[in-house]
Amino acid sequence: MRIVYMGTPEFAVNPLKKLDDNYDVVMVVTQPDKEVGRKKEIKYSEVKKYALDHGIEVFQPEKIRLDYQNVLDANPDVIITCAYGQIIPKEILDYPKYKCINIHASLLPKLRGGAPIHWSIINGDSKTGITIMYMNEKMDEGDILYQEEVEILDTDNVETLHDKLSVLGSKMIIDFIPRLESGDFTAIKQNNEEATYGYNVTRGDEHIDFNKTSREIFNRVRGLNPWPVAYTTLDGKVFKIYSSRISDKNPSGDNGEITNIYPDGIGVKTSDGEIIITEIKEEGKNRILVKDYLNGIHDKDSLLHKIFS
RNA sequence: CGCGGGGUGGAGCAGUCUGGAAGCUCGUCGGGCUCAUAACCCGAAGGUCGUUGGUUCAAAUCCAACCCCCGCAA
Repeated sequence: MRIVYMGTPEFAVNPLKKLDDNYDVVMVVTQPDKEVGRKKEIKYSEVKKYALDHGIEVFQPEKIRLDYQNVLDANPDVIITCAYGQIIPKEILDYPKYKCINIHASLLPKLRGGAPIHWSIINGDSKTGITIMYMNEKMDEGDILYQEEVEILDTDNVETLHDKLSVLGSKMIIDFIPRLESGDFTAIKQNNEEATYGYNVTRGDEHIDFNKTSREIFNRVRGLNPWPVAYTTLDGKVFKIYSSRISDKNPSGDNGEITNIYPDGIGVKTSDGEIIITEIKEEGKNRILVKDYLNGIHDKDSLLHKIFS
């Protein structure tokens, strides 16, 4: 089984590793190297790093829509994609014997798009999962081949859920390939009327709106941790919020107002109560527990009644 | 040369402008009080003040270069 694997971030590494261990991965297609950070350092994608370490040919087209001949020349029996980041052209989709299979981190047709893990938590869903599917020319709309669910716990954040799903996805694709070869599966069309979307998170999505409920804010904070992280501002400075918990109090005050100082957190008024912020990163500073942040403030009461916005 | 903030005992900070004995809130260790505690009281240990060089009688503080961390923008 000759496989061409297309993927980019950390999430796609586990499945690649499993496939590489069990089958013949002849080429990895990943997003072009990017300049990243303040120093504009060139950064390889996580999938590219794995491929280089394991001697797999790497192909990084700027636009695969226009530049795909290399993929055809690799003569794959199947193409497997996982968080690649580009729409695959029809010329490729139809080429391999077993077509193009995608590993998607949601229970399609729910949460089509590039950030299903983030949005499953932000939306407060109680479960999500992995969908193995055929690809077509649209975004995550191909026929469903195989799904498994994962429960989302209050203790989950993007990191923990990401890791669970990445492991599940790699297990599922390995389980599925023999069925693909033998034809032991059913392709089920997606019900477009039930579709929801989880597009890539934007800067606006990262901003905390304290007019929402404590539960909604709690979900947003953990749904953006550890990346890209929810934020708010205080005294003109950006504060990233890594962790929070829901308070059992419902103090009076404006939404966003600091209403209580706890030993380990700062209580902030929300539309239906109070949220306690427990881990932050102030602009220019490192990530710290609010407990430590409070240790550095000489007059803690001066924080009271300030407004996060 | 994209813009900006920061590096001070184990943690988080003040002190830097106006050079002149290492400070605050915690943590740790020991002791006390208490039925008890994340409470309270007493005591102790722990710091090349990012690095290198310069100015000075004297540098955390002024000057220069460099290293590292972070926010924004991409």
